Amino acid sequence: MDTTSGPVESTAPPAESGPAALRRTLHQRGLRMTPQRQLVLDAVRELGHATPEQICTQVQQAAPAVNITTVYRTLDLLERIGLVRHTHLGHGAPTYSEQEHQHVHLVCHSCGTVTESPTDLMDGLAQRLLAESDFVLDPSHVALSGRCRECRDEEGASR
Amino acid sequence: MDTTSGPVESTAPPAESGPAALRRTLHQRGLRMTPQRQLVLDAVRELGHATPEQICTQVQQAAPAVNITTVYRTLDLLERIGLVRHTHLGHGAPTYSEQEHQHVHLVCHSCGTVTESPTDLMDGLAQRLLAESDFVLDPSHVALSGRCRECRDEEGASR
DNA sequence: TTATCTGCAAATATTTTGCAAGGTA
DNA sequence: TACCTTGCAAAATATTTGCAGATAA
Repeated sequence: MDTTSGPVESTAPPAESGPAALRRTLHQRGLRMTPQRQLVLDAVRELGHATPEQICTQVQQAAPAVNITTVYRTLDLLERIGLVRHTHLGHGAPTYSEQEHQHVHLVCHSCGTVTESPTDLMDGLAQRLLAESDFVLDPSHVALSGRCRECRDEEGASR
Repeated sequence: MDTTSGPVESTAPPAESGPAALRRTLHQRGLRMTPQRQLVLDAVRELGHATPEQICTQVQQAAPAVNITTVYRTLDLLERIGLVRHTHLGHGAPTYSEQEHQHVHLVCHSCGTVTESPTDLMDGLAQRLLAESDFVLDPSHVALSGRCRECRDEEGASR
């Protein structure tokens, strides 16, 4: 990790989005604006939730020469400066999305479908955790796992 | 996956544990008892939560020739027959534990510490998910992510 | 005896690192 | 110009697969 080390503080991103905003956010920290960084950020926004691999594919449609290494490094950097975040949906690679894209993920471990729910679903739990365990919950970082209705119905029928 | 495919039903394991119980459970499904399978199951029980790598290391203390491949295949099989389960604690490899070992995992994404809490912590959430989304929550399959008190205090002090 | 299992090697997949060339400010 | 970034190749990690020989039943 060479380009990403050093005192890069993680503060709140600017309210606007777009090329100028990204440039400013980068410059504030002594980082440079590059086409690759804009493309990766655009891809994250367009794809919603995507693995580094998927993001790379998307970016390469506009700029085929961009290397997956750059995608990894850029996602890392964008996360550190607070523009994107990653979520573990269970198996497989983490997925990246916009920082603002906050909600609870429900993953069916039968069919793999990912559903999104508002984060206030976790409010009660978050309060309990804070009170009982002094633990500040990040409700959107990991997915909740279980079984969706479709899979439950199927299983119920076949048993 | 050759030894593990086929119609292996996932029913409840027997109440007792031990070599005889494992043998019986395997034979019920036309599978064979082997020293490796017992060793892997023992390691899972001894280690509590462990990655395939850690389990392999543990097994190899008793039987150095056991290959990591066998550990992966065996964990897969033991999971399919309901004796072990795996949990995603966030980054890194999944960890395996006994099926009975059910609780909610709280992972601090600053320091990585894993805390365990009783699953009834999630009861309210589980009910809401069932009512609102027809989603049957598996409270122990994925960890909850957040920040533990120690890390919050440190961060608060440095800011 | 026979089908299941295992160990080994190799293939995949994912992510990281070193480094020289290229690009931004 | 200075040094941040990128692309490429290679390394490091994690997991899976093919297959021949070993083994349980």
